[in-house]
Amino acid sequence: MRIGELSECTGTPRRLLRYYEEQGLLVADRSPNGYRDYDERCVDRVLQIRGLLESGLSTRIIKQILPCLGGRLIHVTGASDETIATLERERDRMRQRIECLTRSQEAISGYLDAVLRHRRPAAGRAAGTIAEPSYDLAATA
Amino acid sequence: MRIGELSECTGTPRRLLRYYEEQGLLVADRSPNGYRDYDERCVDRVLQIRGLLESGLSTRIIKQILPCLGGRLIHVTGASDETIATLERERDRMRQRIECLTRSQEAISGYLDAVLRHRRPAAGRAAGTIAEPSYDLAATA
DNA sequence: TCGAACCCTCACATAGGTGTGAATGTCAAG
DNA sequence: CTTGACATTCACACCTATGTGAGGGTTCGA
Repeated sequence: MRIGELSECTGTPRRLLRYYEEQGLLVADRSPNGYRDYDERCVDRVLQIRGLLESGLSTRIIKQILPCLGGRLIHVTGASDETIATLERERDRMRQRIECLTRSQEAISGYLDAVLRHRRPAAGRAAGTIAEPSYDLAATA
Repeated sequence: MRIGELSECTGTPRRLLRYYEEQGLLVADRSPNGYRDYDERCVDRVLQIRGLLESGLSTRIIKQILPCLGGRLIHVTGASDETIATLERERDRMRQRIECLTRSQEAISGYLDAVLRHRRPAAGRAAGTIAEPSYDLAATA
């Protein structure tokens, strides 16, 4: 699989695939002519990378996370204390992100529900501004 | 509450508080001397903002999301079709992020568990590299 | 054999969030 | 009155992820 195909089937610009490689997130062998040759599993890996980047992780962190979880085998031995600490820290940060996103997502959903209920007043309700329950993002962090 | 206090109790550089204000994410009245005067609820709001930024949302999007969910009251009427579409789109993206983070977080947790189990071989297991179950990040997107 | 479509590397440009500092104003305490 | 802590605005600089294009090779079908 060459870069064009991978690009197309992951919706990722070639430029970025090369960039991810440069950052050590993605590995490709090379055909005799120098073209990158990607393995099937790269598709998922690229999607994973993009998802994590979207979610606010840096390439540096992603690089540290991916190799530990990359293949079918886990290299239990190859994990220094420091790596483990990083993973734990990052796992916790991910939890926080998940919480924050979940709360916000629920708040948005609640708001959208309210708006739609108001527009098609199937289950009637007063118009204009409604109070209570408060779709408040406040207590989130 | 002035900027210094808010900065300290949210762990956010003053610079950023001003930046958030400039981006329309945060509002402060001004004391007669021109100093910003923050309301208690700003603390939560700032934490919310930071959480969302951490999670990959841009200030532009956050600005669009916050006002709809900001106060105790919902302005059901003040939502254009376009705003609603944006909110729906953003809610979906948040869901995706949550899924991606959740999977990765679980994978990391699984990996860490395996490592710790290996280090303190309480429930014995062979050393070195273990196979199966695969703590594989692949199928994530 | 030519052109189109693909690949390569290199390199400069952009945008958003953040760091940092200059030049200045305000206020409380010595 | 001065000093020090805190505030203000303005502006340049940085990093990272990404866009974009130049200059040039490879492959393949017309």
